[in-house]
Amino acid sequence: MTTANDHDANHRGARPTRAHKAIARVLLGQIFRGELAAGAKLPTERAQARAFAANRATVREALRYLETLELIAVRQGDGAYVRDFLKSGNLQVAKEMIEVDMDLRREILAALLEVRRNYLPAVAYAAALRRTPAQLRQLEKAIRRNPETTVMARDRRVHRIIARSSGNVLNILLINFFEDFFDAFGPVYFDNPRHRRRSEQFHHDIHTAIAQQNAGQSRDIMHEVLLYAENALLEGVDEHPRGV
Amino acid sequence: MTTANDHDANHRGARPTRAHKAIARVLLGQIFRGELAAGAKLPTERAQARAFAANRATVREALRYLETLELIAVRQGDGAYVRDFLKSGNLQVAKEMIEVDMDLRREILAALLEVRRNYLPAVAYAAALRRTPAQLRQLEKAIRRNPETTVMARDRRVHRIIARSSGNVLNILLINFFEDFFDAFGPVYFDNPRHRRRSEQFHHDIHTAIAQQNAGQSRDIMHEVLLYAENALLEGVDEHPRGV
DNA sequence: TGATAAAAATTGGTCGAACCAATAATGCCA
DNA sequence: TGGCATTATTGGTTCGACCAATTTTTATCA
Repeated sequence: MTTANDHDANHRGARPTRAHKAIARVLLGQIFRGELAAGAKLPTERAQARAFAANRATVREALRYLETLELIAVRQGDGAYVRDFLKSGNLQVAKEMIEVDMDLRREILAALLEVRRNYLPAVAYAAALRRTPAQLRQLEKAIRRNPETTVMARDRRVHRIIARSSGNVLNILLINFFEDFFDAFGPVYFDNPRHRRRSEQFHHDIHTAIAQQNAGQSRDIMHEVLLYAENALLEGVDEHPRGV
Repeated sequence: MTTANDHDANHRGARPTRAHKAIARVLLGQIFRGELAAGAKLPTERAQARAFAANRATVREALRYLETLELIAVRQGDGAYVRDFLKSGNLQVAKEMIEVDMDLRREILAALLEVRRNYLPAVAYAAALRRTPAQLRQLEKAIRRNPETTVMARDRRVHRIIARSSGNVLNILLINFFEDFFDAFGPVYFDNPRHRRRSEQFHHDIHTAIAQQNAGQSRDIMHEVLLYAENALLEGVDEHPRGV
C-alpha cells in the first residue's frame, strides 16, 4: 500500500506495518476522532480500496479487524456502518486508542490503573482461598530472588500465578489484557530501585498471606501495592509524557 | 464453503454463517479442545484452503480473526503458530468458548458472575462520587416504570449509566463485554416476576444512594443485588442446561 | 393513483491465479 | 566446520471475476 494517507501512521517506531494493519489504523483514527461518527456508513469496499490504493482483499482484512473490535457492523448487500464504540466496543479498543492517539495515553493509563486497583484485590482474595499446594509452590519459586530474572519479570509472574490460583478463567484473560500495558509502562516503573524494593516486599508479603490462606490480608496487601504503583506511575508518565 | 468439516459447526441455530466465520469456528474448537496445542504450527494457508475447500483469502480472514483474539501468531515467510490462550487470549475468547463448546457454558457463566460481583460494586462506588447532575437525571429517567420498556431493558440501562458515571472509559468497555452475555442469559433471569421486582427495588435503592452521593451504600447495594442474581442465575441455568 | 411485484443496480462474500517479501532450508566454498 | 550465497517455502498483496444478499428502480395491475 502506498497512499496519501501514510502520514496517519505516525506512531512509535512505525515499522512498515502490514498494509491491512495500516488501513485499520487510519479508520480507527477517524472513528476515535469522530470524523466517522456513529451510524455513518463507510464507503464501499471497492471505493476504499481505491482510496487506500490497496486491493479489496486487503481492505477487507482491515474491516474484519474493526468488526472484531465491534466498532463497525457489516451487512452483505448493504454496507458497513460505524457503531458507537462507547456502546459496543470491546476492551481491545482501549489498546488501539493508545496506539492511534497518544494524547489519550495518560487518560487510559489512569483508567487502567484504577481498574486494576479496584479489581485485583478481589482476585487475591479468591486466590488465597482457592490456591492449591502446587500453585503455592509455583508462587514460592516465582518470587525467589534470582540474578537470571528481573524484578519486573518476577512481578509479572506473581500476578499471573495469583490469577490462576483464583480459579476463574476470566481473571486469567483479564491479566492478559493488563500485561499488554505492562510491557509498555512497566519498564518506567521498574527502573526505579525504590519501586523494585517495594515490589519484592509485596512478593514476600502476598506469598505469606496466600500461604496462610489469609484472604483478607491478601486483598489488603494487593490493594496497597497497587495504590503505591498507581501514584508512582502517574507521576512517572507525567515526567516522560511520550514514554520511552 | 462446502466441506467435510461441516459437522464441526454444531452450535445453536447454526445459520449458515459466513464461510470465514465457519472456518474460524472449526479452528477455535481445535484450539480449545487441545487438538491444536500451544506451539503447534498450523498448516499453510494454501493447505488450509484446500482442506476447507475454500479460497485462501477466506482462510486468511479467519486467521486474521484468530490473530485478533491473540490465539495465534502469524509470521510472514514462516507460518502461523498456536499460542497458549491462557497466556495471551483476550476477553473475547470467553465468548467464543461458549459458542464453540456448550459444555463450558456454565463454567464461564459462573466465572462471569463472579467477576461482576467482584468488580461492579467498585464502579458503583466511583459513580456515586463522580456522577454529574445530568447523569443523575439520566438515571432517574431510566428507572422510571414505563409500560413501553421492560425491566430488563431498564436494568441494562441502569448499569450502563452507572458505568458512564464512574468516569472511567474502561468501565464502559467492560460493561459492553458483560452485556453480550446479558443478551444470552438475561431473559432466563427476568422471566421470573420475583426477580423483576428485585431489580426494580435495586434500581430505586441505587438511585437514592447515588443521588446522595453515598458511595459506600452504592457499593453495598450493588454487591447485594449481584449476589442475588448470581445465585438465581446459576440455579436457573442448571434447570435449563442448554438455555432457551 | 397507489400498492405490489418484478427487474436492475449496488454491495458485501467468495473464488482463482499470479506475483511480492520475509523467513527458513539447502548447499557450496573457504 | 563455519559462514554465506542460493533456493524453496510461506505469508502478504494484487487483479479480475463471479456469487449472494440487499436496496433501489421500474413496470404492472387493481
